[in-house]
Parts: sequence; structure tokens; C-alpha cells
Amino acid sequence: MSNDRSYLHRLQDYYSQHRALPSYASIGQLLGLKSKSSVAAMVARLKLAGYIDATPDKRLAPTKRFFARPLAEAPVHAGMPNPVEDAPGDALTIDDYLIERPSQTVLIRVKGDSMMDAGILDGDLVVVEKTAAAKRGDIVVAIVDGQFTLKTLDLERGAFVLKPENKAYPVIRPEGDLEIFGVMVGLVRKI
Amino acid sequence: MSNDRSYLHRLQDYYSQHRALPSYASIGQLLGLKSKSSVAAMVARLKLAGYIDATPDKRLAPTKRFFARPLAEAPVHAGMPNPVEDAPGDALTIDDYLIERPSQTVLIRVKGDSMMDAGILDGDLVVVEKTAAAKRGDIVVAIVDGQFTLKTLDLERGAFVLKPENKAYPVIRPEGDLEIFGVMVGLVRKI
DNA sequence: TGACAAATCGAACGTTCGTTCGCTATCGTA
DNA sequence: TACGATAGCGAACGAACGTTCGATTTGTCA
Repeated sequence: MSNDRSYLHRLQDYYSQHRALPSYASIGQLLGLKSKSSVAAMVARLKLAGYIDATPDKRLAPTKRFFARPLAEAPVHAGMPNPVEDAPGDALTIDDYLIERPSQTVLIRVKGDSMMDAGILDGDLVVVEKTAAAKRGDIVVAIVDGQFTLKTLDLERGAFVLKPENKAYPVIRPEGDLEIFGVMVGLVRKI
Repeated sequence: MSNDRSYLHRLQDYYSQHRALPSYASIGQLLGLKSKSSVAAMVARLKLAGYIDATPDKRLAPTKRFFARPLAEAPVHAGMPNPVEDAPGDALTIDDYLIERPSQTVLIRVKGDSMMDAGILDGDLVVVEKTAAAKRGDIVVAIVDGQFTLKTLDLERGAFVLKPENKAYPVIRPEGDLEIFGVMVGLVRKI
């Protein structure tokens, strides 16, 4: 028995189309189950298996495991027809992977090579979470002379300074207040 | 009037936590609206604006626009309470930005620092498009001794070689055939 | 200040929801 | 062949759902 795998696949397809799970009645229709109690039993099984859980108001919601997607952890041995289909802990969408607080998060395009040694190149997009709570060592977007600047935040004799990650550029020692726009939490590069 | 922007933000945060939208009643609680009809009106506005739509069985579902992040092109002038909140055209989802052929695309985690000088660090995810059509200068995932290897493809006297982007590593000159798994088309880093 | 439109409220409504329970059908095993 | 476990069915029920509509508050502009 157990068509659960096929049921799950169809739910995954539905979710990837609509970004929401349907009601029990609609699930039944979708999967060919005529009784809502069958659906309830099936959903309970998927919950047990960790594919689905419930929101605070009892709605169905997919878990991380629901989104198995090919993420190959190197090294993978040859042959490699399909690299890891089911490994747990896989990323879902890249957006979900990188962005935790959508409303506080913006993308900013990097200009110049002043952060080259930190692996941040001209044209990259940095994922920035707007917050004032930056600490030493964070890479931050600061506002200097009315412009965004991406630098590493450091301390020098009790004062914050902005350090480029490229020896060709000088450390910025702001006079007065240092205005932090946000903290870099990720990076995206398109070739 | 219009707190819709703030409402939307809170819904986005909720969705990114639970991967489902709550019921009208719960939305009301979440946003501080005491009446379900207020919620209905607000949802109608968001639908009109293209942030939300409905599944076949009338459930609420987010649209692509719901996930789009504001993209700030530096330099942005000072003041900057909220840099570009609404400018159309410069909001995007990272998945759409990076992935053009989903079925041919996999993510592979980078091990080691052999590509450091190309801005590719240990732990980064590279977006790889499976294809045999690689050319000189592309960064490719090759299969050497049954292991994935990320290197720059180059030509040496008519033969393909794999060049690391780190002087501490040697050029790989494969004997016989060189098996290319795919070409790097993007990179994702999470701090 | 007065007037208008937008946003929110509150109550009532018929519908749909998910749960529950007892029943049947199918399968593997002893 | 008999048994227990697994899957699905069907009906009933109370709770929660989203809609509707008129009244009220809030913000804008002249």
C-alpha cells in the first residue's frame, strides 16, 4: 500500500503552481480520494513523515522537507545520474534560503572592487537586511556623503571605522556619527 | 491613508515563516484589524495591486510580485528613509534572476578555496546549468576522478585544461577525455 | 471649518471547513 | 483460511470561513 509518495508529488506540483495548499475537499478531488476522512488520514501520515505541518491557525503548510530539490553536496561520486534527490536539509528556493525577513530586506548592486578580497565583485547583488544592530566584523552598508558604501565594520580605539577588503583602498574613519543602513546577509552573482 | 504597504510587509514576513497565508480572521489579528470586512477590503486592494491571487478553490495565494525584493541601484542619494520602495521594474525574485532553465539547473556547494581569486569562497552555492557546451573562459563543473571540481576552462596547445583561480593550486591537465558536468551561471552566498 | 472619500467596524448570513465514527475492501502473514 | 493492519468510504456535526451591508471613524483638501 501507500500511494503517499505519489500523493505527495501531486501536492508538490500543486503547491509549486499556486504557492498554497488546497482544502481537504480539493485535495480529495486532486488525488482521487472520494472521502475527506481519507484525505485527513493521508495528511496525518504526511505530517508524521515531516512533509507538512500546521500554521498557528491550523492551516496546512509545507515544511522544509516538502521542497526536496536537487542540491548536490560535493563530492559526489561519478555516474551521477541524479545527484542527491532526497537529502534532508536541502534548500528550498534561493529566495527562502537567503531572505528571512522579506520586509526588511533589499538588494543592492555593488559598484567597484573595494571588497574584492571578501569575494564581493563589481556587479554582484548583496542581500541587505535593514537594521541598526551591526557589530564588529559585519559587512555593512553605510551611508557616507549621501552614498551607499559596502564595507567591513571594525573598531579602532573605541570608534567605528569602515574597512575595505582591498589593500588599494583606504580605511574610512567617519567624523561624527556613522549611519548604518543595514547588514549584508547574503550575496548573489549572475555570470 | 493606506497602511497597505505595512500590511503587505507583515504578510510577507508571515508567509516566509509559515509558507502559507492565514485566514481572514488571523490576518485581522496579525495586522490589528478588528473586523473581517476590513481584512476583506484590504485583501481586495492587494489583489488589485497584483500581490495576491486566489487558487482554484478560492484560497489566498501570493503572486510573484509578492516575493519581489526592492532593488536599490547605488548610488542612492541621502535622506533615504526608504530607498526606492515603489519604482516599478526594479524588484525581482532571486530565483527568476539566476535560474533560466530550472530543469537543467542544480546547486552545488563549493568546498575549498581553489577559486578564491574569482570571488568564489568555501561554502558558497554555485548555480550550475547542466550542458556540454562549455567554452574557453567559462567556469565549469568537471568530473575528475569521480569528483565534482569547479575550475575555469582554458585551452593549452589545443587541449582543454582546468585552471584554479588561486596560485596555490596547480592547473589540471586531464588525460584523455574531460567530462564536463555543467557551466556555472551564478553564485549564492549566505553569511 | 465643512465636505467628501477612503478605511475600518460590527453584526448577520449561508457556505465550507476539518473532525469524528462506524463500515467495507484489500493485503500480508501465520 | 482466518486474522490483524492498512486504506478508503460516507454521513453527520459544530466550528470557522468569507461575504455582505449599513454605520462610523479618519484623513485630505478646499
